[in-house]
Amino acid sequence: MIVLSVREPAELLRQHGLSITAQRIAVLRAVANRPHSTADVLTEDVRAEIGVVSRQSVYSALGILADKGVIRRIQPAGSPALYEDRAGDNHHHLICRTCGKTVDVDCAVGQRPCLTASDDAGFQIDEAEVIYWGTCPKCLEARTDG
Amino acid sequence: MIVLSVREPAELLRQHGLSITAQRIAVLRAVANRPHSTADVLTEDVRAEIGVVSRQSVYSALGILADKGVIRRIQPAGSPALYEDRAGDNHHHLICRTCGKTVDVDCAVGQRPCLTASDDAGFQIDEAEVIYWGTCPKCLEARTDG
DNA sequence: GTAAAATACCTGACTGTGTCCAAATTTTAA
DNA sequence: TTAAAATTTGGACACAGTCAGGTATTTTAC
Repeated sequence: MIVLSVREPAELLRQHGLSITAQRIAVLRAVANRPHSTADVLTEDVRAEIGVVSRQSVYSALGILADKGVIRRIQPAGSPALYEDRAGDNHHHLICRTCGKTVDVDCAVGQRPCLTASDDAGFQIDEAEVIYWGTCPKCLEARTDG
Repeated sequence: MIVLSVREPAELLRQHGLSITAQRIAVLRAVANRPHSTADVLTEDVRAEIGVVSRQSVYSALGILADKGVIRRIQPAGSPALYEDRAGDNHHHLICRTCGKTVDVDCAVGQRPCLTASDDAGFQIDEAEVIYWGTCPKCLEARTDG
């Protein structure tokens, strides 16, 4: 099992005013090792690292980390929530309709982009969530083979 | 109860090769009368119109209508699926984080836009789903009042 | 218009994500 | 070290949506 050093997970937690617990550190590591994973998958990874953890602890850690902006949660249609450690840069996602493969895409417009709708209807917009749906190279190939 | 004539719902069904049933017609009318509604809300509306309908029939009708492109389904994070009759023009949405109010936004770029990611990673993109998150005028006002 | 075939509908049980609660444990501050 | 605060735990629960079958309706062919 590969464990990347996530710029000192404990340090990250402290910076955000969160208590440092083995569970949270393991969750941070799991998200960093396998971005775009579901809570269930991450729970397995966490268990592989620290042995035992409750489902609720993982949900709670993911929830509070997402709230604090340490990680990001995305909820694509027809899929449970996915978590990734790349947060705060408002990047977007490309999802394969066939296999669910998810990859990051930088925003086409610039650094903090996409926050302008053609007509904002008086809303104060704070985030533009963009998901590109399509078919990944592998599934395209499989289709032409069939 | 206001019932708009939805360009002859029966005609719409026929055009898409679907059997014409009272349930489907009522579902189409409900979606047209109250866009951005959940399946539950639409089920109530359908019952108000034709008396009795099963949950599954509404789900099934919504599913097949969305598949055929007659209506559109959106699944915002933290909300059950919403349905709208404006389909096929790839418009986007503006959602209030506080009250959930959802409004349509035309795409800033043009007619069939947004299908270009900065790096498509070899994917064949068929849809760009854009959700602008923010606070609606009413909730902004309520906040400054408090 | 009628009968056969195809399609859709209904009842009821079930699954998968995610949340709520009170008790026990761990972390933090003094 | 000790007490207060925060976190974790286990179990039950809620919600949206799906599956399977038998029955009723619609469509098609005559």
